[in-house]
Order: sequence, then structure tokens, then C-alpha cells
Amino acid sequence: MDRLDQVFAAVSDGTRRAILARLTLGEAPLSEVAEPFDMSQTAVSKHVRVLSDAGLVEVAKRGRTRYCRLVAAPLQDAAAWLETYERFWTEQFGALAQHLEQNP
Amino acid sequence: MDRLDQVFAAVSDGTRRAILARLTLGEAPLSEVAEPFDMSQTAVSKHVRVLSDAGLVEVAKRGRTRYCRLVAAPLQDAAAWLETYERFWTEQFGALAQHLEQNP
DNA sequence: GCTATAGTCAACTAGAAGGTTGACTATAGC
DNA sequence: GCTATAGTCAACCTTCTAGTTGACTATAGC
Repeated sequence: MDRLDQVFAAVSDGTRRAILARLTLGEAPLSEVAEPFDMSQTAVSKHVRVLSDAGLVEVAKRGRTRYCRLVAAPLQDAAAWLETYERFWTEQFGALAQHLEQNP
Repeated sequence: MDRLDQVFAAVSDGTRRAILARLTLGEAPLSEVAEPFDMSQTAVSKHVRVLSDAGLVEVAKRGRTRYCRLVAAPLQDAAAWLETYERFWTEQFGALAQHLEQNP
């Protein structure tokens, strides 16, 4: 599995996207990250592991707590991949607009 | 699984990204889409199914052949999601640049 | 030193993904 | 009408994913 595979797979899960969204507010201990979810802390810990394997989260141990921090950089590769398709969706919407204009 | 989940999951596989890349060159019959891959046509057909379930490909039957066409629109939602993180990777690169400036 | 808290680890389960093969359906073209 | 081609479908296998629980480790704080 290459890195792009990993990044896209990591963000293809709503729970993990929610974790990333939480971390945009700043660093947080695992327990706090896990709190909103209706699942065991172990499960959330596994999600965080998937994110950190994809390079999207860094976990730092300080005392007995693990602080999670967002690392957005790998998302840039994903965005770059998507960008190469941008012209296709704009073209298609253009074609649709044109069609609707001619067939009101 | 919501739509964004589906789109991200669909593009998290290299084979499927390669199929999409092929389709940027224009519509193609399944057999032609399958040709470059070292796997059965059935397997490729399943990948195309995943893509079409995600709304990224449309398949039209004409005669005995199925023509596959790229539909980029759903990628726009993915791009929009990523955009909300853009400021985090630029911030982090900014911080890195600043650090490197101060510690040459 | 005892106890409560943060988190991991190992074992297990259920279901989804990604692939195979073999049999089948539908159409093209002579 | 026969045959080759395009593709699906169903059954199966193996590996990965997402979750569980229970036992364990490490540290904070009195």
C-alpha cells in the first residue's frame, strides 16, 4: 500500500475524519479525543494508529497521557492528486450548464 | 457508509486511480480498461463497480460492450473536504520554514 | 505505598475487500 | 445458425478492518 493509498484510506472513515476535525482545534489527549465516540477507547486508539501510520497524526507521550496532534502535510499529496481532475468536473458542469441553456 | 466515505475509499486503491487516469483520456470499453492490469477482467469489473457505486464512473451498454466514462463531480466534495485542511499544512510548512530560517 | 487513571496489548469475532475460477448470457459477424 | 467476444454472476478463498473484552503497564497524587 503506497502512501497515497494510506492517506485516502485513512480519511475514508467518518470517525477518523471526525478525529482530524477535533484536532484542528489543537492538540488533545487520547482520552479527550475518544470521549465523543460511542465506542471503546481501544477502538479509538486503533483509529488514531491508522491516522498516525498515514502520517496524519503525531502522538507524543508526556507522563501517562498521549497527546495527539494533527499533521496536515500528507493531505497535500491527496489534494494534488485531486487537482489533476479539477478540469474534468468543471468541464462537466460547463457541459451541463450549456445543455440546460439550450434545453430550458 | 456516506458518500464521502465511498469516494475516498474508491480512490484509496491504486488500481482504481489508474482506471480513473485511463478514463481521463476518454470513454473506453471495459475490456480496454482491463487490458493493462495483471488480473482477471472480473476483478477489474469489480473495481469499476466500486467506482460507479461512488458515482465516479458511468457505464453505458452499447451492443455487447460496456463503455466506461469518468464522472469527476464527486471528487469535488473530496476536494472541498481537503480544502478545509489547507491552512493547516501551509501553517505547518510556514512554521518549518521559520524554524529553518532561525536554525540554518 | 496504595489507588485511580491513561493507555496498550493480545485474543477473539463478524463482516467487507480483493482476488480467483467456471458456468452462463448476449451480441457481433460470417 | 455457428462461433468468437464482451461481460456478468455465483461460489469460494484469504486477508484486512472495525469492533469487542479482559489483563496488563505506567504514572499521578494523596
